[in-house]
Amino acid sequence: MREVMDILKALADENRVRLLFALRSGELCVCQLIALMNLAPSTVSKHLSILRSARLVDSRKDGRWMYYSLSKKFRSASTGRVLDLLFKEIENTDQILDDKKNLKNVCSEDMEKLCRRLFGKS
Amino acid sequence: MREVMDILKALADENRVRLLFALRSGELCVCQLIALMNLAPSTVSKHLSILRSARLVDSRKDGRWMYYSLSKKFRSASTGRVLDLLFKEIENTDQILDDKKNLKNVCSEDMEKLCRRLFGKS
DNA sequence: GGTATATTTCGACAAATAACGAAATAGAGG
DNA sequence: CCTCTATTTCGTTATTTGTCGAAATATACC
Repeated sequence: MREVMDILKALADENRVRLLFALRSGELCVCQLIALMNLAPSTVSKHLSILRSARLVDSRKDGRWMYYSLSKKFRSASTGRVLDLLFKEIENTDQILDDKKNLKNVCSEDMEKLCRRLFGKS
Repeated sequence: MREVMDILKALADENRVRLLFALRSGELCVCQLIALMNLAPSTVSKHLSILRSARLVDSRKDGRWMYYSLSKKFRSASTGRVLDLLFKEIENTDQILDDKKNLKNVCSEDMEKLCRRLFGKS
């Protein structure tokens, strides 16, 4: 029950649902997710931590880059199906459509340049 | 998205998940749910209100008795399927097994007597 | 009408959670 | 080693949410 509740609680925040949906299209770097969400880096990091604890996402590090993706192996068989149903429900909502557009731009930008824009000192 | 988030938030509390699972076996009166949950009547009422707002439960009044049941018509097609998957995941967990036992006792008790026991002045 | 009763709403409080900036950590490059 | 940089953790604050008891509401009965 604890594990199921961890998942349900992880899904109870709109920003985290948006993160999951963004990862549906494939692995993304934290900086890309930060750019998409327009939240403080620490906030995005915290949200991703909750998703990781609930085993909804996996992460890998490549140098200074931290990549996140939807889990390949969910904690329970039903989780993938619940996520599919959820994504189906929200894929044509305004917020998600907006995210899709922004994500396309974010992904077309060079990551070094993106980070300079996000974290640069100027 | 608002509606989907209402549902996800409604599911993010363990007591509310337990209430939904209890209603799976059929319509129940608030007093029976109060007896099951061992929470203040006002708390159970508040939880049920959230579930009703999310269109996860329906209610009907019969005199002084207020009955709740799982919705016949969810807001979206996926909701029923998500609930089924959820129930499947938790049906053999300790808390739910305990609830099932307690619910059997609660339902076998005369409701007038139950209320006297719960709300009686003595 | 008055009294009793099942339930909901209200108000208050405690606990949990989302958000931020600062500090810490980890990795890269010279 | 030092400096730079991507990310996470920490500490703080604001907001939201769960819980309770009291008050209000709705229904039944005399």
